[in-house]
Amino acid sequence: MPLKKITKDEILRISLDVFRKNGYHHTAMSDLARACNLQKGSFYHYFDSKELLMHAVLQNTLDNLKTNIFPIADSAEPARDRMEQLLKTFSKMMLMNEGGCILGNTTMETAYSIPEFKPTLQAIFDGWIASLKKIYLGKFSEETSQRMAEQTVMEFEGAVMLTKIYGGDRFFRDCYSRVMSRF
Amino acid sequence: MPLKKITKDEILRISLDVFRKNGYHHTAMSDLARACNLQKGSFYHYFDSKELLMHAVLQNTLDNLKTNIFPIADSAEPARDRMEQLLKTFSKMMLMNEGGCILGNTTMETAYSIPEFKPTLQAIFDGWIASLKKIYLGKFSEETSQRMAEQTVMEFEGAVMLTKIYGGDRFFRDCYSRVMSRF
DNA sequence: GTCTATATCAAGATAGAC
DNA sequence: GTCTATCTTGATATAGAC
Repeated sequence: MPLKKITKDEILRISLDVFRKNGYHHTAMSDLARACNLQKGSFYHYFDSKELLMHAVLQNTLDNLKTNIFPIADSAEPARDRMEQLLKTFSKMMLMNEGGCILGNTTMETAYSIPEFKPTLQAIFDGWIASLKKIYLGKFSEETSQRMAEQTVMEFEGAVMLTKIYGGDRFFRDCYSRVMSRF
Repeated sequence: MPLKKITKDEILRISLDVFRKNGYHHTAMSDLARACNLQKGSFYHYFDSKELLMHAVLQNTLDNLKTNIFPIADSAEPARDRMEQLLKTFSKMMLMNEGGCILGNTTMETAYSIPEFKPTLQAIFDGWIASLKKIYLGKFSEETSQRMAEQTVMEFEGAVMLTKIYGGDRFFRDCYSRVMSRF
């Protein structure tokens, strides 16, 4: 009876965890293979290079957000409820994980020196900001909503950073409270 | 006539630039040596390892902040003037540079996976937050000042991140305006 | 599809001449 | 203090057996 074959999707999910904790350059293909219970040589059967794998991880993250998180902004519920749901699901999926945030970490580590990941990273920021803006637009002007959406993104990614240094979850709670106090 | 000998301080200044642009792991000792117009072997005359060099870079950054930036919060000027001066000098020295912010970049890249730099990184965050808090305390309560100081740090580091993706300087200007509007 | 073995190269670091 | 040369390790990636 053969062991269950690993799938590309499982590899993407596991690799996301490893990249988020260790960063892109500090993660070796052997680290990723070990996390998947594969030999290094076997791992290349699924992804031809580390760069292509990371690109797939980021693209997969964007797809998941487009499917499961961003549409929350378009639901028929009141703005306050949509914002609460968006912040909570986004935080759980993207921000409040061991090692921080794949989006923030990868942006800080590679955006300047390695341009390859930038389009996908930007697409994630675009979608996040656009979703927040849609909800703010229920109560605020076009201009104000855009600024508030950007401010919310900046604050939450800053919270990821401070949490890496100080631990706990109070930075996230404070960001959440400040946003919700607007509704 | 021999060429001017390079000093440890010059190496620290140049290495800061290289680390900020390329990150810690993606920077090779040969990159640092080349930036200093030295051969790789010569470079080890000054610093015995990459980790010790990075530690010295961060410690040097902390020393510069303690000497030149943080004391702005203690001056006799009105709170609004102190805040303006602190934000402007801090932004110029730390945030608005090619490659972003050595503090934010290094925190995101290494805080989880490499604990060695954390104490110095935390000391920088501590000093930055404490300085902002001192100024807020002129107008706000203890509790509120602490939260506002943390929020300001989060927003500005978030601005560094968004600037890496979108370019320009409007994220910094928006953060600046939001803080100054409190005075 | 997974394994072992290996090729290739780059990076951290050292040795010793000048 | 700077250089060239070299050691050693670890990382990306490939080859070929099973």
